[in-house]
Amino acid sequence: MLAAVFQVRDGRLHSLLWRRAREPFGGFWALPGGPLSDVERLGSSLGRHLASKVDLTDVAYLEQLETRSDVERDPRERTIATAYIALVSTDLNPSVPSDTAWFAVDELPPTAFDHASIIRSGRERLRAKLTYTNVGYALVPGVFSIAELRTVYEACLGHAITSTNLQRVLLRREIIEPTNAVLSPSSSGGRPAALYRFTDRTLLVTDPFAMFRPPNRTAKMTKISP
Amino acid sequence: MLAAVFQVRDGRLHSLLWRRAREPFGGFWALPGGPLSDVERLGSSLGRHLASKVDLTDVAYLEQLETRSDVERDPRERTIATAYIALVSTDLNPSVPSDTAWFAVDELPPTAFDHASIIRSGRERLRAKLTYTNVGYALVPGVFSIAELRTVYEACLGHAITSTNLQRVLLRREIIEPTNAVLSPSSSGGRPAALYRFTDRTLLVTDPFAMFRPPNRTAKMTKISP
DNA sequence: GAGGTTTTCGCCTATTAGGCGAAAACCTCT
DNA sequence: AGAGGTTTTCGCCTAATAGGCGAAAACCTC
Repeated sequence: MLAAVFQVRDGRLHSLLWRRAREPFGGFWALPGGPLSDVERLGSSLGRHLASKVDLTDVAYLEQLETRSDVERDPRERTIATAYIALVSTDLNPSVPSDTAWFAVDELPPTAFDHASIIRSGRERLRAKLTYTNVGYALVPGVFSIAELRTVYEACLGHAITSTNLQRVLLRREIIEPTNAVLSPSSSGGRPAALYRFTDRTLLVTDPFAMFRPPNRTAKMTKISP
Repeated sequence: MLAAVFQVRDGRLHSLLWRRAREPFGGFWALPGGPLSDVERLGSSLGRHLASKVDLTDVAYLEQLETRSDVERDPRERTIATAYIALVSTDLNPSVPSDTAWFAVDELPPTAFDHASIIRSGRERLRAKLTYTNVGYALVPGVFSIAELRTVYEACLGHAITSTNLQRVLLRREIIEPTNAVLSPSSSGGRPAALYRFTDRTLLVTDPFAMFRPPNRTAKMTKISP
């Protein structure tokens, strides 16, 4: 039971890690998580371990990533770990235990087991889902400017995008919608930014390709079954 | 350790099931699989169980799907099952044990545990991957006509598609390429079909959306890290 | 009010998907 | 051999979506 907890901080994608006290990998940094008890279901076990590192109400999205047999541990003992992805909005700053800290995903410290690899895998999943779903809602506050949204998308995707195009595409897909509020123009000078919100804060996917769609249908979002 | 083994037979998507002898769910149909032994890795355990139902050399593609805590079993005992997807080409007819049979995925018999739900989930995954990867290679023989490919895609996607469009899109993406052979025109009368092959028989993904791509890049297939 | 900054909008182009009908290349039957 | 039927393939057009770029809008400070 492991979770890669992602949050965009200062324009870069970060992941939450805690420093292991005990062997194996004492002193290395590991993903939040822990063993599954004998009578527990997957979800409740993850929640229990996650809650010991970060406030669960700060986690806006949770998704199962993959299950691995841990290879670097004691070879006599087989260990299975199921990894999840958890997303935290930029406007939160959860208080975390003293042995726990945020690290930028492209400057990870030495990690225990294959946890660095799990983070890479989770990041790829996040990157893909940002482009064909509305998961973005879990990474930004309820209302936000296009500029804010852009830095979040850029941090996750790892390359520059234009706010013009981001706004157009997301509006056309009806993933975001304008509010009539604007950002109080107190800050840095410049035209006050309009504020937007996500149309729906549950996971929706756009049909990934128009290709092979049944005839007479135009691309729309569809609800995903959990 | 479970596997949803998919094959297109007679133009319909089928899944391999075996009839459970013992309780719980005695007499119900279940996915191939079995318990993980104490010292085993995930992959080898799956291979071992799968081999007892179908020749492993017939499985052209294998991918992890999801892990669930089995809810319908004895509640005192926690059971974790990791499900995989396995794909078999249409030109094969593996011999299977007498307690094992193929069922069309939309006419499943009463299944043990949540196995019907796993098949649905696997089918969704297959459907999605057909549209943005080249997994199709695992479902058809080495060379094939566009008409053959079309029936396979239609069976998996669950709706009609035109061979014209299928051919164009797959050629443009360089997922398939023409061979200079044509189908021996022995069969039903009509122009002999040209034979095609998949350009690459390892998993490649097309960038799911042009959207948010870094500038100056045109959509290309990229290798997926396993 | 001038000059600077940031956001927003409009117009154009590029790329990819989809429809449809004509032509090509085979068959069988007379 | 030719007529008629069948299936595949190709060309041409339209539709939908993504991307670039510059002008205009709406604020700031000086």
